[in-house]
Amino acid sequence: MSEHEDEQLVGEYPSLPKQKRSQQKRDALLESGRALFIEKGYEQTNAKEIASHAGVATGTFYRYFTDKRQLMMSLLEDQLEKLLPPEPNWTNVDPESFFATLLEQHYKRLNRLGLHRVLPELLLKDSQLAEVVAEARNKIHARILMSLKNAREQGIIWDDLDLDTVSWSIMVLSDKIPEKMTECGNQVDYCELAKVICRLVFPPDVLQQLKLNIK
Amino acid sequence: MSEHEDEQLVGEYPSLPKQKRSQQKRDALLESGRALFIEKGYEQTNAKEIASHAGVATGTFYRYFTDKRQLMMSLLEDQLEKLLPPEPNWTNVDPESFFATLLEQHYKRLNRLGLHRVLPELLLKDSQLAEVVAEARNKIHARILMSLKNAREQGIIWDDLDLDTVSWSIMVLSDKIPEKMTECGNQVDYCELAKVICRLVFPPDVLQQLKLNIK
Amino acid sequence: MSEHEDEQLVGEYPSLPKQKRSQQKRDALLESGRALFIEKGYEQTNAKEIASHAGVATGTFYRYFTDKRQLMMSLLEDQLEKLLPPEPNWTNVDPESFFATLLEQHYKRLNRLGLHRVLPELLLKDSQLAEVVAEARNKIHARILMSLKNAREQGIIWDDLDLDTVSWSIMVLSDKIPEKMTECGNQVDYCELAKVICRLVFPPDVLQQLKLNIK
Amino acid sequence: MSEHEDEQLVGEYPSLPKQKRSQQKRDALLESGRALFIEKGYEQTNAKEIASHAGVATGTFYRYFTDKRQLMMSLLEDQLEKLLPPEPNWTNVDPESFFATLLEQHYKRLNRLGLHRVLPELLLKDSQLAEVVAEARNKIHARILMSLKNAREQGIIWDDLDLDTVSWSIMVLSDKIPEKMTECGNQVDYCELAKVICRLVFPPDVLQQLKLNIK
DNA sequence: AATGAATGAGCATTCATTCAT
DNA sequence: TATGAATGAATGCTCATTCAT
Repeated sequence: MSEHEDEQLVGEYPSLPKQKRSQQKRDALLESGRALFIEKGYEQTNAKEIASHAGVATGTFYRYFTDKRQLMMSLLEDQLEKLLPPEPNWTNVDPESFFATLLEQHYKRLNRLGLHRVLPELLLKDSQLAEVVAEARNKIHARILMSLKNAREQGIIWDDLDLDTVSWSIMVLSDKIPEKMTECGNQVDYCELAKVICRLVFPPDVLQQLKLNIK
Repeated sequence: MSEHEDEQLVGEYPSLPKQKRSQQKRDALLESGRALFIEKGYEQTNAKEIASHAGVATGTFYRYFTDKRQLMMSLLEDQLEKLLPPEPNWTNVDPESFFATLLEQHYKRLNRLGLHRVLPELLLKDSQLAEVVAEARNKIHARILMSLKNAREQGIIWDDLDLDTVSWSIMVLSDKIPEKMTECGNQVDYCELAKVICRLVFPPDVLQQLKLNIK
Repeated sequence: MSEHEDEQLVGEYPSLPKQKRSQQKRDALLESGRALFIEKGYEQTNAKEIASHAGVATGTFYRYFTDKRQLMMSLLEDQLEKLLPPEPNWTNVDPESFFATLLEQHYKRLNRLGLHRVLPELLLKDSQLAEVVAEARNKIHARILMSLKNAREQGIIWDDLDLDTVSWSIMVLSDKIPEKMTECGNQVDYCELAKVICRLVFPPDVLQQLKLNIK
Repeated sequence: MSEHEDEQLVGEYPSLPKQKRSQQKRDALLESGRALFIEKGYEQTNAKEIASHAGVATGTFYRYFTDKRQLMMSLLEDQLEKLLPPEPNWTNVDPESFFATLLEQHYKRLNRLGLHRVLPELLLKDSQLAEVVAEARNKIHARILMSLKNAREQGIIWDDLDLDTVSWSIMVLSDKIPEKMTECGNQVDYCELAKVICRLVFPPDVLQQLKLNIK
């Protein structure tokens, strides 16, 4: 079992590549790593494969990364933040179409990154990574929660639901519904999902009002 | 990488154990497998460890299972069905406390089985398994959906939401919210979560009425 | 670079072999390790070769030893003590023939063990081992020195030489002369070497007297 | 494992460096090689490290040397001869102080070169090198032996010892005593060692006489 | 049936050497 | 000439699986 308590998240590169060509190779390795992790799973992928998929020799992998794990970390660091949702201004938008668009974008982004499919496997054995991911999730959750609090002050959302639970629900529905439905062979209807999420937030009459305000 | 396209789901046991002692060993192996998969992850656990944790020799493992994978399959087969929710009769229960109880039980069951933590890792590389799980999920989904359809005929639920989406939402919220909140260090309040789920289903006034009917 | 500060000299076996066959395999591995270390040098020998020379699979090597290093340590531990010279009683023996016999035995033993040829290489990089060997050498040196001190009290050895230096000289001559001469293609004449060593210890007239006393 | 049976001892330089800069680089590489071989052992040192220690690129190493081995050879060739002891004129010197000085110088030189610490490792696997070293040792031995023979003709040394054995003893004591004593944590007293060596050569009364002759 | 020693293919990693720049 | 990134064969070690006892 490998030990890595004292490493930073991404750590030093074995040697910092300075030339253009180098950066290209590093990128190719990252991209190949991502593709293979998603395709076959983290554990099922090895450094040799990543290298050969990237069109470089095995040894080259180790010039740029100390480890399969470090490559994974680099991938995550780059991209976890990109998942932060934009701050909505509820009075200016049709919440349903706002959410529908947001959901679709979000899921496309998730799919592009793809790493969410390998995360569960990793979180189980890399508690350091688990922390990083938990922190990122908490950040997203906090932003949603704040949004909801503002909305409540404006009196435009249900007043009998616990906002913390609502925001976690929104997160989970955004992340997992498309995943589960796809897994089970169904198509995701982002509009319907948006409606469901809106129902968690807005009483139907308020929602109606908001829609009217825009036009 | 082992090939197993043509195998059945669980396959023949290398020899069908008919005697008590045998059955005990098989059970011990299953239990040890489950414990270790949950504790360390599927990939990180090996047959030798499972055997020694179960107090038998390595070779004995292979008398009862062809494979770590087959043991996993057996674990899943046994237990996926147990997750089917009971058919509720909405006119007889307070939906909120019904859901709260259901959720808590469900999550406790999930935790007892524990395997949901290893599933994502497996689904990625074992499409046969993925199908089994998808089927089980679809079964649960179908039952929830039917419930909702009955309720709609009774006119007691929102009439503008897509029932398919709603039932997926209920499933996902039941499965994932507790997981995510625990991962991120929050306590789950099953009552609040039940209220949120109820809001997806029942208009507040109907819910009020249902509660009154009981008493 | 491997870390092994906290290990004992030989350490735990990966698993203690209890059966006869096992012990035979372990012995075969030790013997093959010794033969190959001597033949090709420590660094030039790898676990796979040792295993195949011993007629077992690579993995079997690792059942009995954690490491090439551990095998080496086992070899040394067994045998360093065997090099302790017997305590001589100068009044009972002809020193020259005593030394001649001793030298020949000693060198044959060294050659049988053979490990002295690989030691210098190891001492350079394994300070823990270096300590063990230094300790063993000091033990031998101490015994020789004590012998000499007794002899000096009996007034039978040169009184103007530093006994510490003399005993180191005896050790070095015993160990290294045969080695160097062989390396350079000369035959060792143990009788002549014994005479030289005796000259370091006994004045010629005393030696004469000692020889007479015996007969 | 590289093959080099058909190479000459040192071989052609990949390109004969004629310019100053080149010679400086070559020297820097030699010096770095020596330093690292001594510090970490021959096997533990690689070309990349030598190059980087010498402040040049990896590839540059291979412009000047075909091999780590060739660099080693160059180091040895340069310096083995330097170990030749001067021809003493016994009638002009105090043998004890002559030897004491000689020993100290010799050991300092050995330490400066340092390579004697890596030699044993190399001799084992490079029989060509072993020959070179054996030849150098034989040369030194021959010179000592000749010295002793002259002295014997002058009747100033023990007449009952085998001169061949004595000269090997002198060599071994000169080379190894300081090494062993240092290894075992003792200080070397060159004067005492000189006295011991003198005892191997000169009868005490002759030595006394030689000392008197000088003053 | 049960055991656990033995197997050897497979993976992560290193490093001597080459070669495009 | 000089560079250092790239190469890929070789090494140490693991582990799923077999099989003699």
